[in-house]
Amino acid sequence: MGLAKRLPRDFFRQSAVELAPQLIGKVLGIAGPQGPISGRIVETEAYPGYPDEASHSARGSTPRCEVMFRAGGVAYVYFTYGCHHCVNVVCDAEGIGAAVLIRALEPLTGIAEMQKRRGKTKLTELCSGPGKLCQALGLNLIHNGFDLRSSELFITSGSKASSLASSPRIGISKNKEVAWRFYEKDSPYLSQKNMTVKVKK
DNA sequence: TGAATGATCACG
DNA sequence: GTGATCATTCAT
Repeated sequence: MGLAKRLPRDFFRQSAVELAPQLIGKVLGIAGPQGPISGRIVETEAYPGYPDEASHSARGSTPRCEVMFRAGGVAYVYFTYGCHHCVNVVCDAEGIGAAVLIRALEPLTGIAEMQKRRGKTKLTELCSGPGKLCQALGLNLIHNGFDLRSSELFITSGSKASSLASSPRIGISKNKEVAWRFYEKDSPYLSQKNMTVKVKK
């Protein structure tokens, strides 16, 4: 694991489709009770906003997605399916409702805490999905709008992606064709839906 | 394959 | 106010 370096503000001010692949290999972390809980990002999805109908921000700002319209560099956390949280990296310029969904992490530090929260021991079951990684890191609505260049919640330089690939985004019903999901192809820590072929009747 | 589980948003 | 939908996960 490389030296943890804070990323420049401009890194987050790129468009979602530009930033999403560049986030692969970076480290997402949060200050935990026994030290930082962190993982290396191995899977992301770009949600650039209008006119992408799959983006929460497609029809303008609402109470839920207001944070997406802020200047890049903060977290957008939302609650969905009555069960799960998902975390995004807000990006692009202020006024543009754009973000990158973090879909999977390779666990790095705070693994015991992750195992406790997830109720699982295998490393591949800790952060292999957007809801799972939020549970492992303890992310919830409190963190919505948090600065990602702080010591509380942070994204730092990690290591280079070994093999970058792209595919359509997972779990959406609109704009399903465009390949705005990015992942490290040979990582064993990808989201489960990626491992099995999607069956839709 | 479908249940869990509740917030969100469009509509009017 | 109502109803459909939901950037998911887990057990069956």
